[in-house]
Amino acid sequence: MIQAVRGVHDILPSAAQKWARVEATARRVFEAYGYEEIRLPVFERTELFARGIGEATDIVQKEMYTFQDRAGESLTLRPEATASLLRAYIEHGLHVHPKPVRLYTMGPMFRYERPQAGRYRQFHQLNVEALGDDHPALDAEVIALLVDFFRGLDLATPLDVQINSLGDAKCRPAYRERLIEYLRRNSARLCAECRDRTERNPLRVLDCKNPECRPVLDAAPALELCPECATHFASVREYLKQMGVEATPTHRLVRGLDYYVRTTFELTATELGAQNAVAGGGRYDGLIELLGGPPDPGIGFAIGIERVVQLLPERGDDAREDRRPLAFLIPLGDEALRHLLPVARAVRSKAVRVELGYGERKLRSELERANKLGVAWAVIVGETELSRGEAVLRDMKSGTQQTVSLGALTDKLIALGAAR
RNA sequence: GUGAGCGUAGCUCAAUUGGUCAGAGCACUGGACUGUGGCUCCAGGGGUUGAGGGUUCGAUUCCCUUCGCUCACCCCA
Repeated sequence: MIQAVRGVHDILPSAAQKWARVEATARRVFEAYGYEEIRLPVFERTELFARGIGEATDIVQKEMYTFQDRAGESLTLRPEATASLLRAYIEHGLHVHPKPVRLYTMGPMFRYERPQAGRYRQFHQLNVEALGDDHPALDAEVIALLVDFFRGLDLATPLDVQINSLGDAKCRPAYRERLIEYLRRNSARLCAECRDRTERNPLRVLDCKNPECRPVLDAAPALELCPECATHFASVREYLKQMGVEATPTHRLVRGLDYYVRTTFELTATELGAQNAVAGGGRYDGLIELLGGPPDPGIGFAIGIERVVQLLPERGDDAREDRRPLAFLIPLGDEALRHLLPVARAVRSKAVRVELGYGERKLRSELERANKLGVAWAVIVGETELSRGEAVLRDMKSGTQQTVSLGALTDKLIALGAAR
């Protein structure tokens, strides 16, 4: 048996309903905030991700699906969407539009990681990006949008919103040096992983969950924002407060992508297990320029669809109720089938959902099937009916039956469909 | 990349110390009920017990290898 590749999953019809709900909610909320959809390719030149995400990140160093095409060019299945979206923004000159330019996109991402609960090799994200403006109100608005998206899904459990400011090119490098120095001085009291990361990605050390590292990390110097960054962050928080959006400042929140500056934020759900981040994002001023575009700032986030779907309450199958066919057409024999085939087509052309048997099974089995389909009506046409030019219309709920002339059957079904 | 747990029918799971152990329920198909569903009863199809090797008179059970799944580390959505 050929099985699906490790870490990828089929979304079966039962679950697909939930996905559709998530996507519909996203479109509704994102568009209310003025965002427009952009659809992007799932692979790009490898260089785009190497530069856009950062050579030193885990994603670029060990998680990318990279391959050569037949022309020998190095391509990569996208591990995230922001780099692609910015590439398109630059390539098509979208920066000439009134700013901020607001875009959203959704689709599969690929990372070569060991699968576990909530973590897959092909996973799906919803992305929102606002480009060309660095006003703190935009940051607050983006976070509010994210919160409103989840509110729109009416999840059973509340999500935790955390925000932080990472500073910018003016204040972060100095802090980085100070932190490295501190960590080196205390390396004896840190785990091996932290010592390693001190050199590779020092800010991430603050995120270490290892309890033995806690004392050192808790005493670590905090980032001192430059006046501009401090003002910006204070404004973001103030605007959030104005909107009634609660967000917990967490100075340890360091995201895994190199490009973040100033505002970063993350939404987590405790019930998800180890992979509990449902959404995360931040500001990336300077990234567009780094990728060869204009010096436009930007901010955005990604939502993990699989993780959201996992949080979605089981909603009975009311959605399924709506998708039940109106009727099941039961021809008894091929002659009857020839009469019902065009009827089914005509009814379906009016977007009324009906299903059709093929005349080979016994009436009993076909009615059983009608029952399982949950249809309101069964339409029976056998020899008797044919000879009279009629069809039997059976109400599956009450078991009562009436006859309709074959000529009027199509209109009758359409009328019943409209009345539903 | 590291570690742990688990692989029996489409699904959920049984099978005493290794000894008719290859089963049940659900689902599916058919029959009881020549053309009338839901309930009930009966029957049937469907498994190389993940795969390969070993120990044994005998392995679903014990051992090794391998593959897969799951969870955790790591990382992140």
